[in-house]
Amino acid sequence: MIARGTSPINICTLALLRSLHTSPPPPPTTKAGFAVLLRSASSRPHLKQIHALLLTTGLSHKNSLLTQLLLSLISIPDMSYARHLFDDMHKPRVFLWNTLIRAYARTNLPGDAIALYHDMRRLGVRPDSFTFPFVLKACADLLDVWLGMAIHSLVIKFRLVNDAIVQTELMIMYAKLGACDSAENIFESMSSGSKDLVAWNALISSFTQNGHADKALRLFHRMESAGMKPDSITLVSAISSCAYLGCLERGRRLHRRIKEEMLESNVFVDNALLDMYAKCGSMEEASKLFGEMQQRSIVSWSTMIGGYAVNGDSQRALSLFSRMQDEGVQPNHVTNLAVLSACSHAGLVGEGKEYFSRMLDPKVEHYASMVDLLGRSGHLEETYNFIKSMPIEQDAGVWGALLGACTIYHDLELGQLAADEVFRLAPGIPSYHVLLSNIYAASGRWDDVQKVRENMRGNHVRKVAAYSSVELDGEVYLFHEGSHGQWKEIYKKLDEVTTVLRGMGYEPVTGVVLHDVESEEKEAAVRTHSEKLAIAFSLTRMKSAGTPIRIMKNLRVCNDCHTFSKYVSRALGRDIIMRDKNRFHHFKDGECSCRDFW
DNA sequence: GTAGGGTTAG
Repeated sequence: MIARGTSPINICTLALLRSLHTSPPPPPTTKAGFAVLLRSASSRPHLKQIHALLLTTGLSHKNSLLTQLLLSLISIPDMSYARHLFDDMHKPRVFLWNTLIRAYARTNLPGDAIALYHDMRRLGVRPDSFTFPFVLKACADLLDVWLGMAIHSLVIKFRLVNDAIVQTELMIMYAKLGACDSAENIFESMSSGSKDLVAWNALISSFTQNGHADKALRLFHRMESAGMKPDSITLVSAISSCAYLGCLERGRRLHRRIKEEMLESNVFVDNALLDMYAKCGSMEEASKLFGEMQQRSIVSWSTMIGGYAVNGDSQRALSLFSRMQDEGVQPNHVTNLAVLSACSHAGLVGEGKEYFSRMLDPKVEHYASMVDLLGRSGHLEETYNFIKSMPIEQDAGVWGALLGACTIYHDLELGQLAADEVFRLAPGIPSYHVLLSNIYAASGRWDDVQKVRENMRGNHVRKVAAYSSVELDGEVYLFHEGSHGQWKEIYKKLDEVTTVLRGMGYEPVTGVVLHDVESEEKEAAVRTHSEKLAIAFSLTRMKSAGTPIRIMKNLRVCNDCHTFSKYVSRALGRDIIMRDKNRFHHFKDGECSCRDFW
């Protein structure tokens, strides 16, 4: 009698044990008999017994049976036993070497994959076209650019450099190692016969995933001009690029084309579209699509919840989360981050604590999110104690969240402490240096501000240049801080608008700009911040008041630009939707959706 | 008997 709840594997094992020990027929003695047995085996003990049996029958010299056993072990996967078996085999052929290298590369043991490749070479086994895709994947996972280049030279040496799959894998490796130019060069060197859809997709997605969304979209366009029809994977990359750039118009056009031209679509494409709408500040369109979707995954739910959170609609975020649970969908760690983010952006401390306490296995990023939530609410002492009581090791993100809170609440002492920890763990992140500098500046400690700057110079940490962008008629316009002689029209508009706003009570913030983590503390710089230029530009070009002005900013919006935008929305009756590094600001009738809490 | 491309956060 088999107990209720026994898994199929156990049933299998029990059946085998019964056949081995309690009842005839006897164990197989032929190759065919073992093959049958192997096909039904699916657990380590089971396979181990078969191995032992094989050794007693004298059939173990049959490499084909051992190969099948090895393949079964890899599929479990039980790499250490597989390796043990492999080491006992007599002169394994290249197929088996490849299979084992692949298994290591796939089970997140890239170092072992490379080591095995070297073993194979030492024994004089010649690699074939199947070997290198696995080895190259391992190089990419090791993030070892020198090793990658060395393997590339071997690809050339073994005359496999014209193999389309090897070339594709080389592109992916170089892109992952941060050498998108090399990836592009490989693509350009491929023969037109080799440039199939997968090769195009590999380069497009490499650009997308490595922050070159504009190049990805250009390549996508080139691909279509070359007569290739995009499939769902191409579309995911193209839509994600629109999301990254905040190109709502282009994203919408792709969505329309998918419907009208019946392009290949699936839940991945829909999720990418949801994300695109969320990242372009249009939760109305995201919500419409979400309602129409035939199939939803946890990514769909997480994207929507996170989208509402960053767009400042915490109520919808949390009610969607509760609906998700009602439908029996289990949250993952990204969903949980989205939920905490919703609480954080709305200052819902009690709710955040409640959700956090119910999370299974919170990770360091969930702790960082809690630090952000507690810290923003001003309970700095409690926040510090929370960090100290963490059962897992803190990372720079955790201390960085505390540093951010100290900047808001002018806590110099705790801020310095947090900064020390941040710089110990991650010395090279510019925004944290700027935060510390801002704390000092707020206290008038200009000597310390100077020291932070020197420290940055000494460590070759450079501030990220601020910019804003606007999409108009499918074109993206970039604006950088400061003076641009060629933008006369924009400056004229800016002066005109500022005069109107001043008449309504707007006063530029000329002192220390507390939330401004990236700009110089100078009035002139504040006056020509990139977001103001982008707004002025939009006002000159977009005459219809019915369409909101959409601005994307790579860093956080400063206090003065935030106030400025609120005034514009009221004085000129223009809605402004601004995405900054952390969240969205929807300005309407003189108010912001973030309720000045960001 | 083995091979290449995709979504949420960070």
